[in-house]
Amino acid sequence: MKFSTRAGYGLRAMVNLAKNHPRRKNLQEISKEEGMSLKYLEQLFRILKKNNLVVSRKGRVGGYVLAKNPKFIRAGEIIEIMDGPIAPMECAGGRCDMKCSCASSVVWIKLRQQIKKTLYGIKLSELI
Amino acid sequence: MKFSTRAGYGLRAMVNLAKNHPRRKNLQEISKEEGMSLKYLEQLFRILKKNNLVVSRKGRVGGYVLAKNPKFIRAGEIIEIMDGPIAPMECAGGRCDMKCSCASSVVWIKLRQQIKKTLYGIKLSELI
DNA sequence: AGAATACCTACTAAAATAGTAGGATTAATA
DNA sequence: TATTAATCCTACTATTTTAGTAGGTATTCT
Repeated sequence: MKFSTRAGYGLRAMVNLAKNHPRRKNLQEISKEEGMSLKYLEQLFRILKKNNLVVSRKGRVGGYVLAKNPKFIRAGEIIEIMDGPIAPMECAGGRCDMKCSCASSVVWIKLRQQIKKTLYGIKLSELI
Repeated sequence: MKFSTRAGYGLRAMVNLAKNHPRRKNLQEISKEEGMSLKYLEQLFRILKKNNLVVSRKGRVGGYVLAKNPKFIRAGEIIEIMDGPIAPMECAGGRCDMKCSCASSVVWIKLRQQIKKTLYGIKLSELI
């Protein structure tokens, strides 16, 4: 059981931005500070932007800012965006194609609730 | 974020055995009932046996039984055995090789605790 | 002796992951 | 206007993980 490193990097980058909020910051800086490849960061931020977590500015003094105050961004949002929906098992995602009433699906459904509760219970502002 | 299907199958197989406890049951029956390949089940049970969750008997009337009463087997045990240790991110497993004090690791460490708590809070006997 | 069972090793096809590469676009500044 | 520094975009690729399959051996009851 693992979350992708993409989710890890995404979260770290967002925390980094949050520390700087509400000033703009460019990816080269983040890249240096966090020790991640610039090219890879660009990809990650495309995703973050597409999902309205950050706002960008192009050109010479370009860069990124958080789209909202870090008080209103939850760790869960970031992680689900980077990693896909939280669903520890197929059946927990909604439908279980078993004919039998599969007793073990209880485990996955309960677990999913707990993970979401935990992850959406953490604000970005708490991580600064 | 997903657990492997191996963990899912393992759990289902264990629930199946638990329903039968303390009688012995062979893999062909389980295979039919749960709709999983016999050959694959054999592999899974090798792992379960190696980790002392089940006890086997060879030969004509062979089969498997739970090694303990289902009251004393936790969903978490089975899942960690089939899927590897619960560690949603590298850094949550113990060591984080970041020089900086990585603020986001808090998330993974807290999450790990919650997942373990949830999964070890469920007894096999509750799933029958 | 035969049949049914667990046990073991090795292989493989497909999917997901974690990036890299090379360029196009935009906007401030010299 | 030319340069430069930033975001933006598409495509590719090597590696790893996953989810099984295949074929055979060992054991034990009848």
